[in-house]
Amino acid sequence: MNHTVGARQAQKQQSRRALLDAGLHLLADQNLASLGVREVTREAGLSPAAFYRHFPDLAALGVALVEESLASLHVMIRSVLAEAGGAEELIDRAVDVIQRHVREHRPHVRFLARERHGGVRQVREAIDAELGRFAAEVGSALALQPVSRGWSEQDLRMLAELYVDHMVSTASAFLEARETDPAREQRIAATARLQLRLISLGRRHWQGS
Amino acid sequence: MNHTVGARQAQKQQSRRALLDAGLHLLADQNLASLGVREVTREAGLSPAAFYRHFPDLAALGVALVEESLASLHVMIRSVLAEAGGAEELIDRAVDVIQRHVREHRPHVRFLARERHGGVRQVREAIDAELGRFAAEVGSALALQPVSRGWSEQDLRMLAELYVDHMVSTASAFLEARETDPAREQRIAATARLQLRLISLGRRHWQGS
DNA sequence: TGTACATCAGTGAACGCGCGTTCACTGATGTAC
DNA sequence: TGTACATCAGTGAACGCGCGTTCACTGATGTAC
Repeated sequence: MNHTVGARQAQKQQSRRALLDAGLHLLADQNLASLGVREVTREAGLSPAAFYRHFPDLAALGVALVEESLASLHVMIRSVLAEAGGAEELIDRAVDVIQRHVREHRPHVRFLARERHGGVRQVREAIDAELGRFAAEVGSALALQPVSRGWSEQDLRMLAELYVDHMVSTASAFLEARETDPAREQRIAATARLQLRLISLGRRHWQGS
Repeated sequence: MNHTVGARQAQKQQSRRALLDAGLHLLADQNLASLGVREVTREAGLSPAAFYRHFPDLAALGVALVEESLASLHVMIRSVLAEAGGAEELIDRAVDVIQRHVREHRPHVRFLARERHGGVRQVREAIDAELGRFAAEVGSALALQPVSRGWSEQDLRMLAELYVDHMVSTASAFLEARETDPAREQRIAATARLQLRLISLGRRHWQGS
């Protein structure tokens, strides 16, 4: 119950950070399942045994990375949902925010894309659960908009999931684009905007299910 | 240039098949990047050295699996595109076909989902290239439908990509559902149908970009 | 403030193990005559 | 059809290597008095 952060605590935090950063860096080119304890500690500048002072195994490090990655994603989504304005501006803003997020948190986004269907169950489930919570949050935000008058719970939920899935697809596309052909980014952004516009149209003409 | 398949050729094919099946089976629980040569040959009932008579390394086996997986997916997509009927019937049929495909080719679908953003570049690129070709094919099919009169190339392409991305998301959801909670399948199918209906609505009211 | 003891993050050596890859080989299948 | 030679998929042993994990330890930091 000691909340003061002494020199010891601070140093431990620093080592933990070094392990997380080393992991994130190495996961740019491989899966969590093929990552090694020695590999991570080597990159972090620690002895292999030091790893066990922080995590019981690599899956635990993975779960910690999921939490980090989704925290920043959460902030991003909130900032889009909080916006006011016409449909067009909202769409432009949303795509911009996704693009910027991928640029600024590339390692985290890549980690999520890679491990969402990866070989480590614990991590997969953590990501899926959190994306589900995002969809719920998006659903609540949608419910407040005038366009959604008369929409059932189910309809709101399916629209929210459509938006979240679209966001994930778009983020993945941005990720791949920057690695293979940076010029493709603008084309992807344009496509995403058109798609959101079409969904927005469908939404305006929706009669309920 | 000898096209006759002697006993020797037949046996070699059988071993190759055994390696591919062993790989696919093992990839249910792990990534390609963490798969081992010895692991695969053990599962296939061959000596470790035998592997090298068929593939230079595991990435090559992965690429072979991509080709297989996408071939069956291609057949599926064509069967949906070839259908005639009203929008509602097409939607029901498309979701049914996806659901059945995931049931019948679970290992292949899981492999694609897992390796699409996985740690093996060769495999990642093979999958992405093929999904791009699918989008092109879907685009051509959409162009023939009366609803698409007056649509630009770019608009058709973005709609095709939206459909392909939606198919991928839906297939992933089915995959996860069967593993954690089989009853969820029906909910996912219902959601997918609603989403396609909404997209279809947006499509009918599209004015061009 | 000073001292004596407790804590615990990080170390370095050690272990046994399974890995990828190579090699010379075997023996069934294929082929030339 | 029979025979002698060629091919080559699959074998089993061998290699050196890096792995995950454990252990008793060290020494800086923290704490009680």
